[in-house]
Amino acid sequence: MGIAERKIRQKEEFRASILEAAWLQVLNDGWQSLSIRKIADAIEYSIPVIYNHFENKEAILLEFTKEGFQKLADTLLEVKSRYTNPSEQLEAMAHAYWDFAFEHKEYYQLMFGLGIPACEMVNQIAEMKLMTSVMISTIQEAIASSNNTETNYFLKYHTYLSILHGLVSIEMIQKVGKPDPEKKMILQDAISGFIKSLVIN
Amino acid sequence: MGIAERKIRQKEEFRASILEAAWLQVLNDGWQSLSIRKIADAIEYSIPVIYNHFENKEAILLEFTKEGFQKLADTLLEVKSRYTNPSEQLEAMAHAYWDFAFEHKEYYQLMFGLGIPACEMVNQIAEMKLMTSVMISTIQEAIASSNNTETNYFLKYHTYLSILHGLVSIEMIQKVGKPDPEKKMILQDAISGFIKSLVIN
DNA sequence: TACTTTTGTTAACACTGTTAACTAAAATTA
DNA sequence: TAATTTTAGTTAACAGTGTTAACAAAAGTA
Repeated sequence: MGIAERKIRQKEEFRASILEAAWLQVLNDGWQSLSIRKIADAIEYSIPVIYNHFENKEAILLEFTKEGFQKLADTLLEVKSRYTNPSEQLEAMAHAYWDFAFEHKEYYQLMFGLGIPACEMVNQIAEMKLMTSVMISTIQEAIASSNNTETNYFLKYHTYLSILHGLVSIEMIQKVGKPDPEKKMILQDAISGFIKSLVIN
Repeated sequence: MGIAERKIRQKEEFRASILEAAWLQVLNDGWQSLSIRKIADAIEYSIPVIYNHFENKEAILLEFTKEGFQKLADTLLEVKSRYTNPSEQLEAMAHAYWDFAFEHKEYYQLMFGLGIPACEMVNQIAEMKLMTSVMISTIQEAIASSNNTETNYFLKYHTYLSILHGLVSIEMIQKVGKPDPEKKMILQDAISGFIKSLVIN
């Protein structure tokens, strides 16, 4: 009797159609405005059916998060396979990582918990310029007292801030409680590497 | 007539009390669960009065974002003033930045748009381990074929990912549309610095 | 055909942000 | 002081959100 199989298949198709409708929503309006009701509307079923296939809204988003990590890992593996030298591999993977993030922005934001109300206007915040100027001036001074005074200070500022923010936010995502004190070693490592490349070059 | 002054003062006090109640909520349950209704409840006024002082909920969060950047800038300035050498300053500022992020977690999350539903369970995602293992294995291979084979690969993996994520998310926060192609230079700069410090040491 | 299980629906609960319409108090003017 | 205007604050609603209990209809089984 293939009835059970058909049922499983139909259930799977239903589940897929929910994800498809949800993903269309995410692509159109961002994951922030995804709603169960809109999904139900899109698949032309009532709201509670969605809860037969997903425990809650978060479970649907989690599905995309998994998909995103899968896709990114596949991409990295593919890119890695095009080189034999590990250094070349790391460099190519870095570019692939960057490209993935912007080609699949919605995935990336879900994967790393990005996207907040206040995000869009962070540029306009005057108070941010204070922080920026402190960092930039210090970097300029470091460059001035270095071997290579031609270094692009703005580029280096951006690198400095990115390293810091990357370390912090990766740590915040992974640990819910207090930061691992060992992780300060990573900060030390990354920053001393940055400073070295800044002043010695 | 001091009436007008008193009114302005009272209005200012009211505004401050809203922010105070809001901040208590944020500290207790995170900025995600801040609600106008709960603020109104805390200050023992009806809901619409809040809209006399803030255009909307986002405006309240923006206030904290500004506060956060102000505090961070102050901290960095103070730390910088303790040193004269720019390299030392950059290093001390980096540590201060890290400390600020975790001592004022709620500020930091608001400032950089962090904190998403799926965040807390990103550890459990099996698919993430694929990405991790690709990166780690490549780094191990790079270390193996380097001068310093004693390098801590896990530390370097964490640094690698943090640099990448930092660059991407800073770019995503600042630009709404497509990424600045010039920013790939920053990626190139940061990554080649990382690889250099990995293989040559 | 009668019974059981699955599937899907309606309607509600408990929340959100936001705003229009109204009332009571305070300040201003005649 | 009395009448009027302005301001402050309220109630009640609108339009959403996620989630679930109670019920009806369809499908499968005996």
